[in-house]
Amino acid sequence: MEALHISNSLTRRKEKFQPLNPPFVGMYVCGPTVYSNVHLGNVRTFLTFDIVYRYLQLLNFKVRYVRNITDVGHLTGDTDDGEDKIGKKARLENLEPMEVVQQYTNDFHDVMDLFNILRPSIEPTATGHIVEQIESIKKILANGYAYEVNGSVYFNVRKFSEDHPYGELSGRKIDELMNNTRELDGQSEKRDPLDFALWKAANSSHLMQWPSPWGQGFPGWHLECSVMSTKYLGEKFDIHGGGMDLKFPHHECEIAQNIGATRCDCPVNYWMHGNMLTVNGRKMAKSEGNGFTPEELVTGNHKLLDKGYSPMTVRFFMLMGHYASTLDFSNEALQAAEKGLSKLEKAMETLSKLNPSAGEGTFDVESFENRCRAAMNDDFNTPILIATLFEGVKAINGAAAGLVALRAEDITSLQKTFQSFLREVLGIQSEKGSQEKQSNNSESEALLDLIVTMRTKAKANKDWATADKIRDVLSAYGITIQDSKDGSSWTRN
RNA sequence: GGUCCGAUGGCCGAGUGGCUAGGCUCAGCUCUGCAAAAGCUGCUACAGCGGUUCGAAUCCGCUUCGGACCUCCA
Repeated sequence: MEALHISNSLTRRKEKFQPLNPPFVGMYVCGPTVYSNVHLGNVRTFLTFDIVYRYLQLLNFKVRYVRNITDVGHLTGDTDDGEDKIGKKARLENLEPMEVVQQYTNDFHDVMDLFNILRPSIEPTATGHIVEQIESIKKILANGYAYEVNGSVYFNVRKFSEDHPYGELSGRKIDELMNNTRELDGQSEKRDPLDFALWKAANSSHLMQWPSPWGQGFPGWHLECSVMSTKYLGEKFDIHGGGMDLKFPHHECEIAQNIGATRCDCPVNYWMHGNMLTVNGRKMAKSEGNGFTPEELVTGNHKLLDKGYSPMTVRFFMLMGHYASTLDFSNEALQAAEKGLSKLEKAMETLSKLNPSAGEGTFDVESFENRCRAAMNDDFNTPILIATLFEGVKAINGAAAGLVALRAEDITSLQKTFQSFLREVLGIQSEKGSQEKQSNNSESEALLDLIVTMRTKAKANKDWATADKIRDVLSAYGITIQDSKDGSSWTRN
């Protein structure tokens, strides 16, 4: 595709991307609730929007990327007597709620760094925007779409739906929702089961609470995203993202609140939803007990893991599937990703050492670059991009084997394309570099060079026993010796 | 129960009316002292049954199976 197209959850169509205010793009993504460690499923969603962010930047858009931290403890259930998650954790671990928040925010950041997921432009917190949330509730009340009961304020969904469509994003019909709403205890304050809280009154034992015109309490879960996206991106902005599981009710409520507060007809132009990471066909979730932490993944210390996988292997694995499809986790798939990635990295190295050939080139690098771009333009299709990059790998290896001719400018151009698409867009870093920094120094390098030279001598003397012994011993230390016509070389695994 | 989505070769995964990705695995070959790497070749799939069409994995219908959401969830 010649221009970027995005699958819009709101219209259920693939649409040409047209920012409201080019070259500026506003993107809001629902971030984590920081009351526990993030698992791999969470990582997938943030990775999806990392790719969006990176690619928009490659297209020279000036992106303001806002991703929130939910640090208000929302209730564990939809009942008035439910305990809030952060408060619960704080009580159990005998910590201040904000200590819990800090701890898991730090963890979240560490995990994002581990997977090379870029920081957003603004990372606002719910607790930092209590004032704005209260102001927003006032507006919604003034517009007649909310009501107060005993110090709590609820959004009036039925009233709202009389004036505006409700349920467009998630494809719900308000009457169907009515029929399927389960009877829950403690909802007596709501006039209608579909209504949701904008502000909840808190009793004195509730740890996180703030004063408001309606008394002591805390904001409803959906409100912070409406308020913070409006504050930093405006009443109308380009892209809103999040996990598929947030579509309903969270995003539906967000839309209603935005419209309810600002009377803007359509707050977001493009809604994007990342699909779930599954394990044995089931959604990875804490409640299923099938989630891994990044640490378990890297060390392989989990009953579902055969071995550990590097962060870049995991990143690459996730990008081998399209963000809008479910992706099933398996050891086999991870291993395939590991090998594929290593092939790609090796080709990058080969490329840097390639001797240019004179005369005509036999690989169309311009078309290659265009196909990489076209893949991403088609709704960020990373699997197609990866498949295309492997065509480049084939050309590079072919050139090394003397079957493909690459001129000096072809090599430069290929390097540029790999740099742009593999490193900058897919965000795949070379893991070798970081390892070498830790375990390598000029001394060991000199020693290894010496050993390889000695082995070459042994080979020249047809002393295979010595040559093989050297290779075996080095192999045990994770160093691979490769022989070719031009001589021997060593690499760390 | 309601709403929606999916079912692709040994595995993972794109594609979505004709040209039938890619990675991994497996087998054979080339290269090599042997390996490794790389290259070449082979393995031709679209859940089932009907229908539309000159032509369908791709559109329509039904069936079977799986999943997500409907409650906090990325």
